[in-house]
Amino acid sequence: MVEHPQLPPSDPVARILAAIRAVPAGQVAGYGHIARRAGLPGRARLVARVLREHHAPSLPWHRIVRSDGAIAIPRTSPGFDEQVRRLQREGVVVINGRVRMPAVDSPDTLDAALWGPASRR
DNA sequence: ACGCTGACATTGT
DNA sequence: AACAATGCCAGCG
Repeated sequence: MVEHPQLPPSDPVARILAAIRAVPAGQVAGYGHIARRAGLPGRARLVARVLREHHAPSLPWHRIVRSDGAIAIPRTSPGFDEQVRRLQREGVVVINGRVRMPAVDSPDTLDAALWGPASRR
């Protein structure tokens, strides 16, 4: 078959999964962030659908939170506590269902700043 | 085809 | 911090 090695998968879902797996332990990323990193700007909801569907154990789903730092699933859901536990085990500070997001001072410095150490502010 | 719904984001109040 | 209005796009009835 005519495969193009070193070329990103054309399947949007595959790229989203790759982007999620790329989030290092101890850090969190927003849905829009993942979408943009997957080359799909504006498709945060697609990321959400992928996460709900692909609850594979190898997938660090717990590192994906809303852009305001809040856990995206309802508190009453069993997954909520699970996510909080996993995050805290990685050293992420979770307060009242919300994590400390890496505060970006300027909107221009997006990815580089966000992929940096999360133990800051 | 149409309208709702949803692990969302952004902007304005 | 919280809420509302829009924009967004894929599944479902």
